[in-house]
Amino acid sequence: MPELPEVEVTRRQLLPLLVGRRIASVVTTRPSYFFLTAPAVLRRKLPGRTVLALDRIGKYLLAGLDSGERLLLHLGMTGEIVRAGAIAADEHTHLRLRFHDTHPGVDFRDERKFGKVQLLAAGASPKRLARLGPDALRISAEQLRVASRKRRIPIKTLLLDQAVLAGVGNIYADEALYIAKVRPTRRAGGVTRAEFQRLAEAVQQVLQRAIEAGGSSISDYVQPNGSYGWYQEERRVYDREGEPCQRCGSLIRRRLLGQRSCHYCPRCQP
DNA sequence: CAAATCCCCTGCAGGC
DNA sequence: TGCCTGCAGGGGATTT
Repeated sequence: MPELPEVEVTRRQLLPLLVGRRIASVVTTRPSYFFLTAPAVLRRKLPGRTVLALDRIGKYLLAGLDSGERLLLHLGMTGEIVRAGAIAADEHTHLRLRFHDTHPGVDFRDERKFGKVQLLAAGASPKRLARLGPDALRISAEQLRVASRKRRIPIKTLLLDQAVLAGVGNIYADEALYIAKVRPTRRAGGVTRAEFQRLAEAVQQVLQRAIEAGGSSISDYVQPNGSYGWYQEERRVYDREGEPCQRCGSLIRRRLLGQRSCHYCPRCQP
């Protein structure tokens, strides 16, 4: 399940595959929830365009084109963007880009179609981008504290709010709260300054480390070159219900928070 | 305004 | 073995 680290690893590996390439042809599946821009429009407008840049904002990728337009990509739950051939294309391969010369193409697969593709007009900033908070890699304790004031929601729910900080999802929220020794169910407005300090550091630390590890391949994430990430080997609590806490030996617990599973150590996360 | 709920989708695990 | 139910989750829309 792609969160900031998986999106960033994807971005870095896609850079040499995309930037500087001129699109020769586009193949799509039929219209669906996945396409915010109709696939017929993508097939018509993308050929001939050259990709000039590939940036990341939270969990979104943005490919800047020579027309000034930007192609927005979101991996959703099961999305994977790979070098053509790294993963066999099938009925879930919704967008395929082919380039001029002999450069390898790029395929965007997504089984559950929670991913997104949208072609943005030059200068356009859709609501979904405009509402995003600061990138999670640069979130400060003070920003978290201000966003939490008077909020009664659990601190974990706040961490998942992309308008507060962009990039954290279910796995890294649990991991960051564990590292910071803060129980996920704590009321956001009741978290102390010292805890916000630890939390901001933990968020950055866990995301940075996961990027270095190539992301987490917990359900089905793959890197653009077809490799798997290995951060799942380092996770402390996520999907480890019943296993001993590495700090105190208590058994990791799992419960539901909102509609999401939540994992924590009942002893060292007060 | 904040918070809770629902829904999009598909594969797979678990129960009987 | 096979069918059915439920769950997983990012995030926007809708409801309370």
